[in-house]
Amino acid sequence: MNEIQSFLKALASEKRQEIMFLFMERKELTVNEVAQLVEIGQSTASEQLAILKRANLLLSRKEGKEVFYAPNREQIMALLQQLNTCLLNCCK
Amino acid sequence: MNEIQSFLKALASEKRQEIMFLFMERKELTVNEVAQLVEIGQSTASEQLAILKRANLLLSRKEGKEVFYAPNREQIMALLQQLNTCLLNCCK
DNA sequence: ATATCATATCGTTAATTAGCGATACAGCGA
DNA sequence: TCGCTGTATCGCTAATTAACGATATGATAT
Repeated sequence: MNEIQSFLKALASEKRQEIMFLFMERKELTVNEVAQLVEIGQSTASEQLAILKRANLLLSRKEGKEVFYAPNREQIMALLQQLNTCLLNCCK
Repeated sequence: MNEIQSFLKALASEKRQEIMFLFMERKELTVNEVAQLVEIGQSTASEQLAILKRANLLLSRKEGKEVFYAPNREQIMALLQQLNTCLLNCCK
């Protein structure tokens, strides 16, 4: 699966969109924090965050026993750029 | 479901992406043409085109017994703009 | 070493979706 | 009118996905 496609698939889920929007308020979040904030189980949060990470929308760093997730700003901008190019191409 | 979300969901499918890319070559396509070009059944093509249309990615016009689909350029640009705004917001 | 806490992984279930063939509907020409 | 053609809709099946609880892993503190 190509970059753009996993980007789009990752963003196609309402829960994952909610998760992304959490980062408008907070720079970094742990798995448990995400789970509480969007009201899903811990394992589900872990899985959804993994999907967003695989799609290059999030980065993670481990600190002690916690894992902090944060938006991957550069990749997101790059992917948006790619998407723009793709779509504008098939529209002109 | 909001605009952005149906836009993203519509684009999350590989087949529907393929369909969108057909319009890089041809301005307009009928249901049967799409079905043949991306190698799916007629009913499937009709359904997938309906999804893209509902998400405002395509427009359609009826001419005789045929329906011609074409990209909805303005809406696509507007949606891209919205997506940019959303994502860049949660990244800065 | 053991307990504890945060996260990841596994197995399962329920819900959603893609795709198909069959059928219904609509527009046209004979 | 009756077929014929293109499209849309329906009913179904197979595949994918989200979500959960239970369990495994990994890090820290006692």
